[in-house]
Amino acid sequence: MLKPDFARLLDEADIAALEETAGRGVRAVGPRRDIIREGDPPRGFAIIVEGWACRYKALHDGRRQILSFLLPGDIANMGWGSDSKADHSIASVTPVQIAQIGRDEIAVLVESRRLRRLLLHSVLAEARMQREWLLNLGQRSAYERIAHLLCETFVRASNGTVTRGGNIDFPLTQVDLADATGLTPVHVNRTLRALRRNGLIEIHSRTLQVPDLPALRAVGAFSDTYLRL
Amino acid sequence: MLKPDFARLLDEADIAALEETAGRGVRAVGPRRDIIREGDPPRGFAIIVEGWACRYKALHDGRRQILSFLLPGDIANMGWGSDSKADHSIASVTPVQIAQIGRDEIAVLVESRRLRRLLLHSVLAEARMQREWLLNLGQRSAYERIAHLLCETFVRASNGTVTRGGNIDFPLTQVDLADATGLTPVHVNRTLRALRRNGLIEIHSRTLQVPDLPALRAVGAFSDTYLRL
DNA sequence: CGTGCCGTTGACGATATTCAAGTGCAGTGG
DNA sequence: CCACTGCACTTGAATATCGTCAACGGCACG
Repeated sequence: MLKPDFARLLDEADIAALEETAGRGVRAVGPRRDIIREGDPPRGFAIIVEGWACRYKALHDGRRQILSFLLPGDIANMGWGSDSKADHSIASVTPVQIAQIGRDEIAVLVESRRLRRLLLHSVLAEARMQREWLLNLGQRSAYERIAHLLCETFVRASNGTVTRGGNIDFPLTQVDLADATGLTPVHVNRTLRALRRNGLIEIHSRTLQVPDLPALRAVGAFSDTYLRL
Repeated sequence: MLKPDFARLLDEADIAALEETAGRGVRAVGPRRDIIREGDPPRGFAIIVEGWACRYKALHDGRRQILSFLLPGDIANMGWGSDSKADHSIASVTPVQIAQIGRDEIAVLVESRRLRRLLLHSVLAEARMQREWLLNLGQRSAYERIAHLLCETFVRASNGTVTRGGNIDFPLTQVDLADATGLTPVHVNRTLRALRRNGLIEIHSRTLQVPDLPALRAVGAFSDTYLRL
């Protein structure tokens, strides 16, 4: 269930304890549904077992900003260690299997120094990604920005999997990409077309193909160091 | 030294231990100098005692994105709990007094459950602010964006201080605002002029004056809940 | 066989950037 | 005391990037 990066921090007893606890809280969620809504009381952690989800913040007039995508194995903080309400929402993109770990269960788990470290690391990893996104939104053009996002998503989704042929399952719509990059869907469309024309990507029937990853990395000035623990 | 919000989490023994440890590491830094550079080895925490600083990430071609401003009392994570190199830089804006707490010293401090919670909370608070900034950069127009940033900065800087007259010391240049909002200095200038024309702000000789905070909040759709613990 | 969502495209307009030049002001050194 | 320098700020004009509005096609689903 956990990504190798995270599992590495634990020993067998920790993993057993975590999987036992998480296993009890697994639930299935349909596509495009809110899992946590901004303002909800804190609920500990969630682990994405299957499917894609996203975190987002919305303005009252409907504009919304996706803060990150959650892939299988990702740990999503839903208010761990915080007494205040959720400051953002979490929604499924595809149908999702999600393991929720409540605050009281966490209190037990974090007796283990290693599990405490794991949760801390997931929070820090999340913060690193958010900083990278800030750089992306603030400084890069639409073309670079989408290249960077696709790079990140490609690398994360093909984590471990050897990238044979260079394609991944890609359930994001152009509206999703727009909400993540702060662009309009129309402009995302045109930008994707430009990337396609330059032979950098190919998107067909929920599949993203990256024939020349180094070239795409160069366009987005992407470095994967911030993804590593 | 600590902001009331944070100090509230501690008891007297914790505060004594923290101030003793931090006091040993205080150093003075001139204005506009790097304190931590991206790529540096992790160095624990820093507490801003006096002056303003900022975190930023830079691209190779010189573009840079400010991730947050650090005000007196703020705790800046410089790689606590992380084994990897700093993913961003920290630089002074004004002359700064900064208390650095090394990793080994932290190892001692976090024996206390309350101090552990304090550090965790500061990391979570930082993440909340980053999310708010993502929303700001991705979804708001230049006018709204700067209004929001000025609101946030005004509220944070006048923390505790009763806002008599409604002005604060404001050492940020228009270039700083540009790097923080992802706009060009020229456009920041024009936008500030628009805000001024509408009676929302007044900036003179390093002083920011906000005659009508509610009005500015409305423009930036600013809510201060994310700043609270 | 509609209906709705997603993707696509064109024309037009708004927002933000670039380039360039110039002002005011504090600090420096002759 | 007065150039001289550097820096922050300001403004105008031209341009590029991106958004808005509108319409249409394909495709899955009921």
